[in-house]
Amino acid sequence: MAIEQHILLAVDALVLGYTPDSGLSALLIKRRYSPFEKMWALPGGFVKDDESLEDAVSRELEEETGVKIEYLEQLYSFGKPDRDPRRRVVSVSYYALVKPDIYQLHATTDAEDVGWFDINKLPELAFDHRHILEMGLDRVRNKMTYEPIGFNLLDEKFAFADLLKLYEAIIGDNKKLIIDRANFKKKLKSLGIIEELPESRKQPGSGRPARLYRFNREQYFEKKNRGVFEMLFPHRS
Amino acid sequence: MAIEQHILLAVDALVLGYTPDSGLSALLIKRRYSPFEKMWALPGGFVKDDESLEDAVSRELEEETGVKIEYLEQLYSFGKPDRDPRRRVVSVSYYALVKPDIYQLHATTDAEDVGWFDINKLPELAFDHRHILEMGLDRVRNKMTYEPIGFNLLDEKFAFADLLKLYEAIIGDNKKLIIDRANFKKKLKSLGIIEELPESRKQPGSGRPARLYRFNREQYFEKKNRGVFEMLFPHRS
DNA sequence: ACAAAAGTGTTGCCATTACACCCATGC
DNA sequence: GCATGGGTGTAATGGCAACACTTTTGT
Repeated sequence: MAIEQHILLAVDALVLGYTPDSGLSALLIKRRYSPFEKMWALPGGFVKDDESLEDAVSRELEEETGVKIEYLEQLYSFGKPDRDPRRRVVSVSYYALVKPDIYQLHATTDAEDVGWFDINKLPELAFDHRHILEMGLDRVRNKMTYEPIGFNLLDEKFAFADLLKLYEAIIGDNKKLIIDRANFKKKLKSLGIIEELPESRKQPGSGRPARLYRFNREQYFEKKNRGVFEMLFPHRS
Repeated sequence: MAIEQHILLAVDALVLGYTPDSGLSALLIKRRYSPFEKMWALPGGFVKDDESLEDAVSRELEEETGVKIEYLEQLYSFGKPDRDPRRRVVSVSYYALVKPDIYQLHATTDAEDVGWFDINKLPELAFDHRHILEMGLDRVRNKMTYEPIGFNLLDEKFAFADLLKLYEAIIGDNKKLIIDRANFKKKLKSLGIIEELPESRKQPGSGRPARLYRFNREQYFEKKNRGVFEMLFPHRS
């Protein structure tokens, strides 16, 4: 196979975090080396000759940020010839949605610093990473409207209000999304993927204690495998 | 940038064709060289150092098959270390849906032969191309349920029955999909992306002549840009 | 007693479904 | 006249949006 090709293959990871207090955030690293030295960017790096793309993202992500994620979903591949000023680099991007607070950030190798950035207060990003990020956000928002994802972003036991808040934070594109509490609850309950617990949770201030629920993974995957979920929210005309 | 990487980057094209008579088919080439010599495979090849991924697929597709398609949509990137027996090759796959009969097939370079294969009578495929194909089919089928694609597969002027047949051919997974003629028409009409023409078309045998329609691309893209289309078909419980 | 937050029920609307019936043509 | 395929109408259903009302807590 006499192929003369000078293209490098990289992977980038878009890790989105959610907390009830701060909403959506993205995990970024501050680049130690040129190009885009000292600029913020998505964690990522070059694929090794004998590792899969998935292994590569996971490895680079952990190396640069200390965040260890087993499963990232492929987002898109970016290959414009000039997306890296040095030479030709094609990048396969992956994304994941996680709870930021369970990770200990730790900048190493190519990263001079690491941090979570509020999705609405992002710094300028290196390469075409801004583009990747937008695409990932779109994907997540879209996915959320037809498939109940994001249960791993809540505590094991959660109240309906928590779930509602999560949806509003991710989908809410500034313009606040109006989801009716009552209807939201009915819909989610009817899906049969959440279990009611015998406990309640006291409210911070005043107010009736909220019933706690738990996500049922078995039923979720069973449902998912035999046919797609219905739309979670109706379409507006 | 002292990177020692020995990964080759390729692109593969999944071109699906539709004719009223034969239904869905896939465009395949017969490999001239090892590995998988004389086996059928998706058209594709290595990306050149200075061309975009999109240019690469289009070029390789035309070189190997004579089929010239301006726009292919990215499907997925495949990067398992052993997907090519010779050495490490990562492939970015693209797909498109076309009318087969407008193309003149012409096998050249790496292809010893080219042809359209009925989607239900496919030969064994080289590499992981079977997997790519399945994934592409899923994507197309899924997309079709929430977005009216496939108008370019029909003649400029078409009858509703043609459209219905198209949907049944693509979505119909053996188990026949029951779409009510009347309801299908109402739904499509209500989308406002098709125009009624003053003409009719005689039936091959007997039967009332069918009204002809035309797809309105402007209205389609306008609608598409501001908000997603509604689901074309309801979900079954 | 009142505010705050959660839980529950009800009503009307509208999209979808299923089905029936009518029209135009070839034989 | 009948078979074939296209066109149109309608009643019944069911899901959903909207909104009101009730319950439980803290102050």
